[in-house]
Amino acid sequence: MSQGEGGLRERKKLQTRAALTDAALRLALEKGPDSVTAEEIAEAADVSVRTFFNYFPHKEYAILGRNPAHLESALERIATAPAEQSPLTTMWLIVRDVLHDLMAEGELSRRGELIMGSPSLLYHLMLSSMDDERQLSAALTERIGDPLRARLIVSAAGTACRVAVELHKDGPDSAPADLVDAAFQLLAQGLDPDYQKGSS
Amino acid sequence: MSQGEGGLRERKKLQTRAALTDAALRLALEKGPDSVTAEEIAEAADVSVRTFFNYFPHKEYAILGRNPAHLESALERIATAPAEQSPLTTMWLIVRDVLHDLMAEGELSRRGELIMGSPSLLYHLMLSSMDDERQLSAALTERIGDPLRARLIVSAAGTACRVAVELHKDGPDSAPADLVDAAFQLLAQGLDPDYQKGSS
DNA sequence: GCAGATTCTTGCAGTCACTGCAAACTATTA
DNA sequence: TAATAGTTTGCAGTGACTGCAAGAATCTGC
Repeated sequence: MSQGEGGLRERKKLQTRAALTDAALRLALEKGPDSVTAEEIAEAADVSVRTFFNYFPHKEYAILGRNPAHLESALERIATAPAEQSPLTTMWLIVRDVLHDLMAEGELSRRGELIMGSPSLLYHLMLSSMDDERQLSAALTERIGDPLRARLIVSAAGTACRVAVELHKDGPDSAPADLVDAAFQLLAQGLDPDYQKGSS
Repeated sequence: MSQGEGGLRERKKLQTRAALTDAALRLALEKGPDSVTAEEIAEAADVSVRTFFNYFPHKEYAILGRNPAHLESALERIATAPAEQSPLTTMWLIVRDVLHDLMAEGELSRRGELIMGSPSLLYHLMLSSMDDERQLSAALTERIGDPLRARLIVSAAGTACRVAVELHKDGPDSAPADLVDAAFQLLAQGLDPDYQKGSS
């Protein structure tokens, strides 16, 4: 019979993955994300470079250390949201919780700054976000029917987060969470009440 | 006295750049964007590989062959838009014209499909778009004052385009231009009239 | 039209990311 | 414990990209 989750093999894999993401984040913070080499990360985690690339398709994925649980729980929540809850509200609740988790781990500041400061990290984050978006959009379309609106809501939610973090970085007057709130408000109520009134 | 724009040197540089982007696009279409090598592109344009990398920071930039004029004209238009024109309308007019130009060049289909089909191209495009976004947001903030709203409008406009193209790719029932129109409508009027009414 | 300053191109050597393959190793299962 | 299936590793190779210094072109003032 298969041991599935509990087996030694499974545990070792998790350990190795954790060791790699930890080492990757630590080294990236120490030396700057673009000057860490895959070799250093592998060495710090005490595995071969080849093994490192068995775990991650790109060096950047290790530094991003994305938590696959986030996407899964988001999909779950979209599917099981109460009928009376409007779709953007669902997205907002999801975003709020993810944000909350990240803050709790103290990661938003450290990792967030790291990511925003490095084009290659940003690029890979967006790469994986766009993949997520596709899945989230599909789930939301399932609920509300309108594919365009579903896709826009999901993408706009992502945009709201990004804009909030960028804005917070530019002038840290307000907390990211407040900025995200405000952004969602704007998206919900409309970005422009006078749209096309002024077009020739 | 400097010859500036008209000199032979300047003309040759433009020629070389054009030869490189042309070769890059042609080869990418022929063999798929991920299997073209920098060496092939350089050879087709009859320059050394080293020279290729003097012109473009990444292989992908040559394939994208972005037109810097588009950004400049957009910035210009934001700055000089009539006072009675609402900001999202301005963005919509800009997007519509860029789209129109691309269609006219017959590039939207060829290059657009190429880009959408290749993760690495897509992300290089987004990376450069994010740079544009920053500049466009700054210009729009200048006009309307509210940085959050300006940033959201610019980012959302970009999102609208991307979503429209993706959706068009999924099921080409409707023209990209119509999808963009619909997306802007939704963004203008609000993605979700019932926002937060259903939150516990 | 020419010498000298400026700018481009090029080859070369080197670093690093990433891949496929096959051998060695280790957990799992019967 | 023996067979099996999954994991790790070294190795060799491809390709992106960079810095450097030499050579070739263009441009400038005269």
